[in-house]
Amino acid sequence: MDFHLNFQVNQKVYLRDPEGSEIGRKIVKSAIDLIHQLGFEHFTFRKLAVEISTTEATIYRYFENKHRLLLYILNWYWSYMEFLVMYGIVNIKDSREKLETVVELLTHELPESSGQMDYNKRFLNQIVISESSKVYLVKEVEEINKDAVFKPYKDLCTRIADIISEHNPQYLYPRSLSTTLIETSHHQQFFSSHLPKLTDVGERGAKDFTGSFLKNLLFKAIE
Amino acid sequence: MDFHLNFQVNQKVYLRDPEGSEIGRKIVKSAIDLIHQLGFEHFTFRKLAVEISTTEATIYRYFENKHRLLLYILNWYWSYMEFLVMYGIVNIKDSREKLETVVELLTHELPESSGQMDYNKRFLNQIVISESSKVYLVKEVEEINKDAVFKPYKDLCTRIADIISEHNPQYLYPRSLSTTLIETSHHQQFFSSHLPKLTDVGERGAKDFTGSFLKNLLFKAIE
DNA sequence: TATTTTATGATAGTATTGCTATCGTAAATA
DNA sequence: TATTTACGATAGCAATACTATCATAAAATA
Repeated sequence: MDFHLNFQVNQKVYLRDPEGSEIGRKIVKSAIDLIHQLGFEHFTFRKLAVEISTTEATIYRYFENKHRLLLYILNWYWSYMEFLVMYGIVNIKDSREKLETVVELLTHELPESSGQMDYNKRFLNQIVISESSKVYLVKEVEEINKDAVFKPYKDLCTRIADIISEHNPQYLYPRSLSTTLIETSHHQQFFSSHLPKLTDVGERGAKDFTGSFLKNLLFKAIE
Repeated sequence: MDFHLNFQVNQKVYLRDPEGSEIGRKIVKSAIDLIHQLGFEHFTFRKLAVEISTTEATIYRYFENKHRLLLYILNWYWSYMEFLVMYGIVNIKDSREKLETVVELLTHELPESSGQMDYNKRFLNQIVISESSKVYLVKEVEEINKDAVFKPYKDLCTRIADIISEHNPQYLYPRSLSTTLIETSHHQQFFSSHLPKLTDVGERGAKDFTGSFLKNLLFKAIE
C-alpha cells in the first residue's frame, strides 16, 4: 500500500499554489537547499531563479516575497511535525511515554517520508533551527497573523499542550511549556553546535544532549 | 555621591568607539529609537543618518554594518544586565531568593539608571525581546564568535549558571537552563504580546505572566 | 603659534536587492 | 478552434549596502 501525505498550506501564504506545478515544486525544494546553504539573509529570489534556471518574475508569481516563502516552508514543517506527533503517539497509552516521543521528534532528524515530497530533511531541520523565529520576530507580526498563517504552529502547540494537560491536569502553563519545548529545542541545538559554552553539551551530540535536557526540564516541571 | 556606570564594549564590535564622541553617542541612542520604531529589517543607516542629520559615511566610520551596531547595543545590554544581576543579589544569602531576583530582572523593565547613558530603556527592552536572536542566528556566527563579541552574553549566562549550581550543585544543566531562562523570557514575552494563543497569558500582563511561568519552570527543574 | 592629524560633511558612484510591468509564445482548456 | 494561463524574456526602477574622494573645520602636537 502506498499513500500520499498532503499538507494543505494556508492559501494566504502563497499567490499560486507551488504544489500545483513542476516549477512550483522546484521553487520550494531548491529554496530549502539554498536557504540552508546561504542563510536566510543572503538568500534572494534572483539567486534562486538562477539556481533553477527560471526568472525572478516566475518566482514572484508564486510567492509575494522571501518571507512568505520561508513561511510556506515552515508551515509545511509544522504540519508535518504535528502529523508525526499524532502518528508517533497513536496506540501509546502512557502519557509520559507520549511526551518522551514528542521530545524525541522535536530533537531528532525528520524521517525520510516515502512520499513524493523529496525535500532534503536534514536541510529542512537546520532551517527550522536557524531561521524559524525570523518569520514571527518582525514588526508586522500581528498584521501577518490575521491571515492565520501561524495556525500550523498553534496547532502543534495545542497538540503538545493537550498531552501535557493529560499527564498533569493541574499544570498551569501547558501552552507556554509547549512553545518553550519547541523553541528551546531549536536554540539549544543551535548553541550546542555553534556556541557550545552557552550550554552543557560536553562531548555529546547536539541532538542527544538537547533531548536529555528537555526531558529533564519537562518532567520536572509537570510531575 | 555620583558614580559612572561604564561598560566597555569589545573593540571588535565597532570601528570607532561611539562612546568617544558626541555624534557616536547620538548614533547609538537614535539607533535604539529607530530600530524599535521600524524593526531591524526596515532599519537602515540611511534612515538613521537622516534622523540625526549626518551622512551614511559618518555612521559607517563607527560601525561596519547594521548587524554590528545591533551587536553593540546588545553587548551593552548584556553587560548592564550582568551588572544588575550582581548588584541585585549582593547581600542576599539565600540562593533561592537570588534566583527569584534574576527572574524579576529578566522579565521586567530596566531601571532608569541615573548615569549619563540616556538610552530609552523601554525601547531597549523591546529590542532585546524582538531582535536579539538575529545577531547570532546567522550563517557567519562562528566567524563572528571568533572576535569574542558574544562574551557579555556568555558572562551573563555563566553568572546565572553559577547561582543555579549554588542552589543545586547536582543539577546537570546549569548553563543550558540559564540560556533557556534568558531566551524563554524573550519569546514568552513576545508571544504573550503578539501571539497570545501560544501561551497561557490570560488577562495578565506579559511580564508578570512570563515571570511566574519562568519561576515555576526554574524551581521545579532544580529543586 | 604653526603644523599636522583627525573627524566630519559633501558628493559621487557601484553592485545588489526587492519588486513591478510588458510582451510574446507555448501549452493547457473550453 | 478559440481562449485562457503560465512561463520566459526583457526592462526598468527605487532602495539598500556599501566604498571612495575631497574639502574643511576642529583638535592635538610640535
